[in-house]
Amino acid sequence: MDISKILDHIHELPEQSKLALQNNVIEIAFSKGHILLKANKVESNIYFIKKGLVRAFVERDNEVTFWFGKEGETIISMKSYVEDQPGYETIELLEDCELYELKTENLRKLFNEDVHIANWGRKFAEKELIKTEERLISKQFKNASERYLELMKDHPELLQRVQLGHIASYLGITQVSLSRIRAEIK
Amino acid sequence: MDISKILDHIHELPEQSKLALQNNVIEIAFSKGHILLKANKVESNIYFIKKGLVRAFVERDNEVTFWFGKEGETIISMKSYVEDQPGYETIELLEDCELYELKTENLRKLFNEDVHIANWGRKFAEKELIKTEERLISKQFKNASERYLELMKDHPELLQRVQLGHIASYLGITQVSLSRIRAEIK
DNA sequence: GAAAAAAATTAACAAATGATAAAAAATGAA
DNA sequence: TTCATTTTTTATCATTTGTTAATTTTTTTC
Repeated sequence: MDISKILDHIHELPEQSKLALQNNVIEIAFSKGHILLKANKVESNIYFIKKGLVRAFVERDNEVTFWFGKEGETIISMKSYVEDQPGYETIELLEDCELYELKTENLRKLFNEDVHIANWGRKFAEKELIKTEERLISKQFKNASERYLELMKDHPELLQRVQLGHIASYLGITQVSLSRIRAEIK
Repeated sequence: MDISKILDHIHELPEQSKLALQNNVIEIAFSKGHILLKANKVESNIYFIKKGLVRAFVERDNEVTFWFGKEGETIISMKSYVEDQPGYETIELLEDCELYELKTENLRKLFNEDVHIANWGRKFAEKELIKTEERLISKQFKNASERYLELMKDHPELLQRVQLGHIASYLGITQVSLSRIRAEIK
């Protein structure tokens, strides 16, 4: 998905504002397994995924995957982006990826100069917020197998592209539990 | 907490922009038990809490409380605010409340006219997003008693002001489980 | 302050999920 | 293709959380 389409998909932008954003973006590619972004560091870029698949995870005793990003989505360390503080997430590429890179510093400048871009940034955060809130509520309402069925319904392609251990952790259960659930459904 | 302080607390605003917002706000009061906002309706206002305490819950077989709002916080049906669609949450007043009311429509106009207000709205969404993301991760990492201890540490006053059934549901467990956890801790 | 109502706790048992280990299946490298 | 490695499944047992019902405590109302 090319940058123009990605930007518009987040929220419609006047041509001039879109160009201002595009002028600050460079293309960049990494291969599967690359760690794009390390936990506990302030990250100074954000990325848009042109092609490929990544995951965000937090590490303690075990790794907990809490987000998958695919074509058209935005890779961002929220803590860095919002509060200029080290983030908790590590981003790992699950496939070879082509990305667009944008310096947070430049984006901030544009936020202050251009009301359309400021509102575009607002819309981005708002939409992410709704997605996160819905996941939180789903977690509170549904048991593991309901959450699995929901994921299968909403993002069936993830199951083809991501190994089950990461899916299990995303659902908040162990891989063994997920295997059990899959066996029961068949 | 008065409106000027609430607005600044979300994100600093130039005096003129702050006044523009304040001019669109009216004061309003309701008593404990009042339902401020009904699920499955498009809500056309947002509210800032001057004084009091509210909860947001979703209803299926049971009620699931997923948010508490107190002095200085913002009451908002995200689905209405962001997508103009009926929200999933009902807002109930847990104490007598004094609120500031702001029409979403007027706020949208200000977003388009004033870059400072647009960025203020962006910051609001971004900060809410971080809070929600942290809760989601906490839910994925921690068991019920760890989440209870975390809540006691971060928001001890809630335990004084909110009945335990609502706390339990916020933590994603039954009231009976919460009682058991409290008994174990002592 | 007594009675009624609501909220919180406790107990006993059921169900869901976790932990560990072993086996089977799938994937990748030589 | 074959061997080694990684991923997934299965089985067993432990732990956590849920369900229901009874009891105690707290709050509200008259």
